[in-house]
Amino acid sequence: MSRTNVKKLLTATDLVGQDVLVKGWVRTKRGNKFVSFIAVNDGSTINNIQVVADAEKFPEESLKEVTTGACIAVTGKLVESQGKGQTVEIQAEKVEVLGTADVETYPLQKKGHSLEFLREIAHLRPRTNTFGAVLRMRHAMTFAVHKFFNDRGFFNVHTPIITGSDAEGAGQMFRVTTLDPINPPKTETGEVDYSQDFFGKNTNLTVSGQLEGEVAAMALGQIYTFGPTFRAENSNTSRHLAEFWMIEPEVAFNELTDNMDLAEDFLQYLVSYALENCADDLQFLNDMYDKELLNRLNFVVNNKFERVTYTDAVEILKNAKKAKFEYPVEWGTDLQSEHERYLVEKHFNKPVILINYPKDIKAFYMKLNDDGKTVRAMDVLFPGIGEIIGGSEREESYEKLMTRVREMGIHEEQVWWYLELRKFGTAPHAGFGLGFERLMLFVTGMGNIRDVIPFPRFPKSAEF
RNA sequence: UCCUCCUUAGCUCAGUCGGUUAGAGCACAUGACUGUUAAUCAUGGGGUCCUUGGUUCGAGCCCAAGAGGGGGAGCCA
Repeated sequence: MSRTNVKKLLTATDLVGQDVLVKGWVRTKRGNKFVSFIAVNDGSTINNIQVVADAEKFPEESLKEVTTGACIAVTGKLVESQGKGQTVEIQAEKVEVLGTADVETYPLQKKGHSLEFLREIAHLRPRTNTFGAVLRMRHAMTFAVHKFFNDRGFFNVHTPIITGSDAEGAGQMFRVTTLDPINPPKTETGEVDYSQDFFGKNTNLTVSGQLEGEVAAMALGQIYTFGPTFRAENSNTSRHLAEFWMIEPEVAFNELTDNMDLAEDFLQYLVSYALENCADDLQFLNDMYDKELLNRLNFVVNNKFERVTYTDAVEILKNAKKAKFEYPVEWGTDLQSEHERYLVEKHFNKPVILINYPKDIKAFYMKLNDDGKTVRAMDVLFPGIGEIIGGSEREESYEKLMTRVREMGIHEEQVWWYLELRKFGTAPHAGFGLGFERLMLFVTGMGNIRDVIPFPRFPKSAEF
């Protein structure tokens, strides 16, 4: 007999009355001298199938190894449940223990685990309801990202993970080298001689696929990347990882407004997809962690984002007499977390897209506005998350871009190929980066980014 | 990296003013119960009070340093 997964058993009414085989892990066993109830989960859904084992066929001794965490295979008839709480259950004929789990040492119990504790057993936490829900939703969001772009004629581009440019200035990088760390080759001036390294130059893990993404957009028109990103920042927060996944669309001929439209459509699509396809998992997360989760997701889907210029936002914050800010608000400085939170959670009470930031606090490649002071940047701010998207219209003028490169001390020789895009058939274009785990935070209602990725990487932590 | 809080049973936590034998719930074991729903009830076993050093007649509790963790901030996605 072939295996039927729990999700199908719970929904396929045509299987009632038939013999079925289910394989999965025991969540709980309870009962009395006459009957045992075993809740089995195989990961196909957050819900368990109840296996009923009558003592006539299964004396207590025979079920001794059927403990929380054990892996079992059960054959029996799928029947309508006599008890309340489930519609169907399996009347067991045969229970085989595929893998035992010693009750004294198996760390997961029926209840009461903190997320902090589960982080220490990342190899077992996918077996919990919470992480099962999160990981199923992570898959659903991955799929939805590809579907959104594919349906709109975007092409997925694989940008390199090892890069030779550190020009983007997006943060500290992880060095990639095969040189002997104890005794590396040296130049005549005593510095490490990277010309003898594997790539013949100093290389690092990528901090962004954007520059290469622009190369592809200048040929394929509209592209997106979806890959791992690495930042060696010593960030210890619930919103940062050293290894995370980023989605970066880049579109030829798009201007700032098109960019905002795309970002807003994209986010609303992803949230709708979650609401439509992850109902059981979302309901669990809503009940267990965040009673406002479903309301918040529905709100984001059904309301336009507020679009405000940086200059107007500064005015709003300066006029916010009631709010006491730890840091002063001044035109020309970057907004602090408290300022962003005020705008999103107090003033507008909805997602906000901030645009036209001062050029001095943004990256060199952003398009200069006619005022000469601001650039066509855009940050999408979400409640509880802060910045979920950062993007801009790109500077397409070779002269203006070179001016910015020199002003900001960018290493020209490392990005010559990027600069040449403006020499040969330049075009207006725009794009943005979405932090995938930040999206996951929003859509699951989880509070810590380390709990929305299976194996988090952060300072002093690369176990598992 | 900075600020702040925390670290006591397998897990979650209480522990009064520094005082003699460190507690609870859950988990686990044993028993009871004819359909349970994070089953329930009874009984029982279970401790490097994070580590090191100090103060004290006496430290889970006070002091110092270190380690680990949470929350906030910076950096950003």
